[in-house]
Amino acid sequence: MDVRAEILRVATRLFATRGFDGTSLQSIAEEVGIRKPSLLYHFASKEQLRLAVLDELLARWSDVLPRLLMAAAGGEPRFATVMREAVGFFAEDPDRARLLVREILDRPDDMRVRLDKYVRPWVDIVADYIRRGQESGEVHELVDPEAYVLQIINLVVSGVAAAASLQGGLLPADSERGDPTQRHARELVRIARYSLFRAPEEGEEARPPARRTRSELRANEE
Amino acid sequence: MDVRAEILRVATRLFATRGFDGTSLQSIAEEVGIRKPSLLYHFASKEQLRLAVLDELLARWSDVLPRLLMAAAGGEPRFATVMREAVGFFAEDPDRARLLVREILDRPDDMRVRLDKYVRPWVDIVADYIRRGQESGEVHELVDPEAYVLQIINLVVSGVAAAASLQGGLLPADSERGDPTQRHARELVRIARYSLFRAPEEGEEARPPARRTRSELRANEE
DNA sequence: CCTACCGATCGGTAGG
DNA sequence: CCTACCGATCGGTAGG
Repeated sequence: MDVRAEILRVATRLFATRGFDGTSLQSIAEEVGIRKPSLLYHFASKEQLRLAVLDELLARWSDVLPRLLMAAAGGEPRFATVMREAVGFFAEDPDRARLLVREILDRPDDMRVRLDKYVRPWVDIVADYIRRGQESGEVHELVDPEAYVLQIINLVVSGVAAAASLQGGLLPADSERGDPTQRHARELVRIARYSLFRAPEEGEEARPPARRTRSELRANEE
Repeated sequence: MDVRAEILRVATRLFATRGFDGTSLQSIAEEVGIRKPSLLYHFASKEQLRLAVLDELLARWSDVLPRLLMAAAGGEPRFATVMREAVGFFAEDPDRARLLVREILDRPDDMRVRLDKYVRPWVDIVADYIRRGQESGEVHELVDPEAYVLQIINLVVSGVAAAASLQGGLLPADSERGDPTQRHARELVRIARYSLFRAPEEGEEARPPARRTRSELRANEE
């Protein structure tokens, strides 16, 4: 039906999986079910397609990020929830994370401009909340607010990208701690929290996103 | 003189910068100062060249990692030093980090096997030290040892890769906190430490690492 | 380590 | 949205 949208969908997946240079227009057209020149009717060049894919990605990020980061103003009690949402945003469609990482590697100059425009303002806002937390004593004094936020974003995006590619390969299955993806996500949230707050509320971040059993909690507390 | 080594050097840099698919044998040969068929005399195919580049990378990693991780057994007092060395290993030649990240994205199946062989044993060793730290009360109970180590490795490698590409673009210069690279490195070490130890020794990681770190690195290379 | 050359595939265009 | 086709470049080979 909507061929243009379908092209974008397929291109996003292939760019994320094989990279921009590793993906031919031919292979995209094939999967969409059209010929290459037809694809070039919708997008004037491969470069235009790349930009369209990236724009769509960052547009969604821009929808979600503000709400997410504002919620971070809730301080410690809201923290784990916000973090889990952030991880969820990327984990739900890991191509986003893989594409972001690839673009940073492949087109650093383009990406620096984009990140400066889309991400930086929100980094500053969260950094201010952190500074306020430092004044109130809730947050560790030695936290470097901007650097902290960027490190955590990096941790989330790169973590999801790597996990998507490796499919949690390095973490052995552990019946007590849940599947590898859950373990990674949980530990990520815990690291972010313990490195920020002076007195993190114990046990909170051990809760899996959806359902959770007593035995899982107990396993974590051992 | 040693053409083969020169090819490897150039290829490593170009693969890291433009990616494997984005780098032609022609462009490598040009920079080395030979013709393409001459390059193919040293490496039978582009794929062979890729494997050789990767082998060299992981061989050095294997030299450094063990010593590094064993030092982690020193507990909290040794922690910041070990972390700074790890960051230094990648920061000193960011192509290593960029190449690793690229390979994980481009050849996840190959990399899973390699990481399982080269990295996993050391992850297990450090995880055991962490568990001992948990028993002694030095380390937070809720740390998931394996997941923690993998997240920190991810943080170091991805952080250096991103910083190398973006050239610290998102962090503004701040005369009080030092240059962006230093700020990132310092905050990274702080995050790793505060999320691990129950009572991190305040102030330690705030020390400007300029001269100290470099001389430590040099001492390591001997 | 070179010149000369190969088939395959690339992104893109002409023209309908 | 298609068929037909373009020049450029790709990885790789023959032969010296």
